[in-house]
Amino acid sequence: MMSASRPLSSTQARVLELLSSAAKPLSAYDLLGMLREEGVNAPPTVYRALERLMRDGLAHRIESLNAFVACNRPHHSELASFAICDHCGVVTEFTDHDLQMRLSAVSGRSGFHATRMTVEIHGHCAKCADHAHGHAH
Amino acid sequence: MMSASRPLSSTQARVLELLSSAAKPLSAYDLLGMLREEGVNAPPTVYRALERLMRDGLAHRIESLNAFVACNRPHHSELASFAICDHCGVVTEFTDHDLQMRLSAVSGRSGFHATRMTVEIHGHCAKCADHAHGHAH
DNA sequence: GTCTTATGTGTTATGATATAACATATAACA
DNA sequence: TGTTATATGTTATATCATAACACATAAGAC
Repeated sequence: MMSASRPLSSTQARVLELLSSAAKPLSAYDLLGMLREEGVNAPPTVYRALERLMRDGLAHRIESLNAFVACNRPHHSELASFAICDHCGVVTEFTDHDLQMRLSAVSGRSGFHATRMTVEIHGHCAKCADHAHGHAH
Repeated sequence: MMSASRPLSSTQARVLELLSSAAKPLSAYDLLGMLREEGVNAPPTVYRALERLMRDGLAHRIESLNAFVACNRPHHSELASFAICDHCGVVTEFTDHDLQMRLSAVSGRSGFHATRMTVEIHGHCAKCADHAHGHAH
């Protein structure tokens, strides 16, 4: 059922490490900046590593930020959804089965066949909501 | 309740027309290309018009495509969700109240306060699903 | 009327994100 | 050993988006 796949290359593993240890999503160019000391000099290398990680369900792209995060439930294939704090930048991944069902059902009504879903919620996390009443920072 | 706002400028109206009559989402540069004949020469003008239209709920940005569509329910403020056919490119906007409730509830559990939600479903529309069994085109 | 404010546009330049195309290298395996 | 799949290097370029500043105009305050 689960297709075998090669182990990660060192670049791929490095990118995953960087994403995992970051407090916030990183852009491909953030990653490139961090990898230059290690001999990676060009965007394609980074994008290819990200592609691999995403294919394996080890990382996600946040579409509304053009940035990437490590998956917090590696190898689970549920719909990943994201709560993005526009104040502190922290992104929280969550999964909700009912939500996924409802999304499939609603879109499928018209005969649409879903292959990929993006759910991104912007706002303020609990911590930031306290001191962010209306003003944007 | 509904804040008054100026009428659209001619550029803004033109951008909205172009989006409305397009079969698919248009990028800012697609729009710019169409507007060059009409004297619009630079990206900022287009982005500004789009910004205004989005602020007024007359257009939406599709994050996963970096492109824009006219809103099909202007001035309604519900969560807009999108089904995007990766075969023919057609984007269908839909609204589902329960979905919105569930999203708010799930993200709000942890004290998160949502201000904006992005829901984009990629796949194949009914028409394309017929002749797209596995192959991507 | 004219001052002020908010809004929109023009213009130039640049920043930020992403991929095309082709060459080279290496591991797995028939 | 040849073949295939995968990863990387390298150069160049495509695509998407905004900064900064100047100028124009409409609406309301006075």
